[in-house]
Amino acid sequence: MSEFKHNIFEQFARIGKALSNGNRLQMLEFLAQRERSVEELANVSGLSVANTSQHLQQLRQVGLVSSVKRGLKVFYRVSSDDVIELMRVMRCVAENHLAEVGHLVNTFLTVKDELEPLRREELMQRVEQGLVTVIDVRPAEEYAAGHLPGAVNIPPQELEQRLQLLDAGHEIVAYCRGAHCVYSYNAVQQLRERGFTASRLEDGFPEWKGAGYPVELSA
Amino acid sequence: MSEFKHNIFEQFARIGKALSNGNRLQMLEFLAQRERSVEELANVSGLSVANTSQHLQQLRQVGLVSSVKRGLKVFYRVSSDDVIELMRVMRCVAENHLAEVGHLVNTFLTVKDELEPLRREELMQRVEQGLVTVIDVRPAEEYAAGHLPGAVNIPPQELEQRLQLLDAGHEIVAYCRGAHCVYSYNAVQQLRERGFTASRLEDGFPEWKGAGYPVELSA
DNA sequence: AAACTATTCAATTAATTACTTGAATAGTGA
DNA sequence: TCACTATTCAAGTAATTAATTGAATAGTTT
Repeated sequence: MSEFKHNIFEQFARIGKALSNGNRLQMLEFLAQRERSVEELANVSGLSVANTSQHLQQLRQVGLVSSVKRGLKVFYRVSSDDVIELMRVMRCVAENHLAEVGHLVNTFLTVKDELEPLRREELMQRVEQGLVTVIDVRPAEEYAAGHLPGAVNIPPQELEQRLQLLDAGHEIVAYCRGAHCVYSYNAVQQLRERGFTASRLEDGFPEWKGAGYPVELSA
Repeated sequence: MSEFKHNIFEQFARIGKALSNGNRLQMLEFLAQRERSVEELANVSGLSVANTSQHLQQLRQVGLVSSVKRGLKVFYRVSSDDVIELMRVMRCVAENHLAEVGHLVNTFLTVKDELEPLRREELMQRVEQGLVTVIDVRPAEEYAAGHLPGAVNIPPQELEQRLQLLDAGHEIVAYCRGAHCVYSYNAVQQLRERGFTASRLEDGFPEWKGAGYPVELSA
């Protein structure tokens, strides 16, 4: 019994260990979007390919990610939505309990509260009523791999030049990769500076998908 | 930006680090019940007091637990319900993704499925309709610190002698500390052997409380 | 088959973590 | 005040983890 307990907590701890490294968490967050090759992951994390590979194997050993080899490349993906849920809860706990996180979020992403994020259900309603234009500010490839129904893809660098195409009467809601991705914050600021009514979606695409909301794919 | 990302993921990783040790997880699960002194925690974990104290300080540094000194003793407690939610999700991920955990749970707690755990909402309904007798199979002190409304406290070692006092017509639902606490499994088996209709509540008291369901205190 | 690419493996080093031991601190009761 | 208790602190050792390097593997292209 005590032996059992010991063992089972050791097993749970393996999940914690996998989540105990910033680089692995960044990779997971990146993978939450869609599958990625080792090279892509090495690029975002800034680690060597060999090192990245080893981190990925640690994540795979505890079942948080899985991999497929296609041609020369090996693609990793988050193994299921409950992993995304786990990261969401972890982020939530971090925000509530780690003074440093709130501080980072607040100082870096300008005043967070000012940007009033929109809740998912609320967005769904407003979209159904045709009240808002939803923009996806992620790179085109991520958009292609899945996006919110009816969302228009406007990667950050294109926002400036596509501003006049947006309906100034409509409220605009922007979203990006996740709660801590700066794209949507920047987009909202940019839009507000031009007089648009704009806000952010709470969290980002992975959380939307993870919560079971509808997802649209590009042709 | 990249600097920000790095920092924020490092911060999240601190939560993961705190959860990366089996002893700390066991302590957290134990604390999920109610506050405990360092000595009590050292006893359940089987570690030295000094070592236990150090683990607790790690948990406190990331805000997962807080402590109060009362007289000679220092009592630790889980700092809020979202920590319990975090552990629940972690356990869930572990069960879904770590073959070892499912195996341990299944082999140790006899055939898990056979015991059909009852969902919390379902239990609430049946209690309201007066259909079930709820028994709390934790030690008396844990029961005193909070239990399900109307639950009767029958510590494991007393079950045998108090069997005849239970209404054989009523369905009996047992619960204990949590999803991986063996008390309720044992109680249900014991009850079924005597011809009672018995089942377990899914999870345990901490999860019940964490989900915002009503809790009763002893006088 | 030979050259090439993406990834993994294996060996090494540096840094971090777990645990032990014994001393220090703060509060209690005689 | 003195002895006592519960906890924390500080220093040291053993074990684990992260990152680096270069070689090995599997699949592709020529």
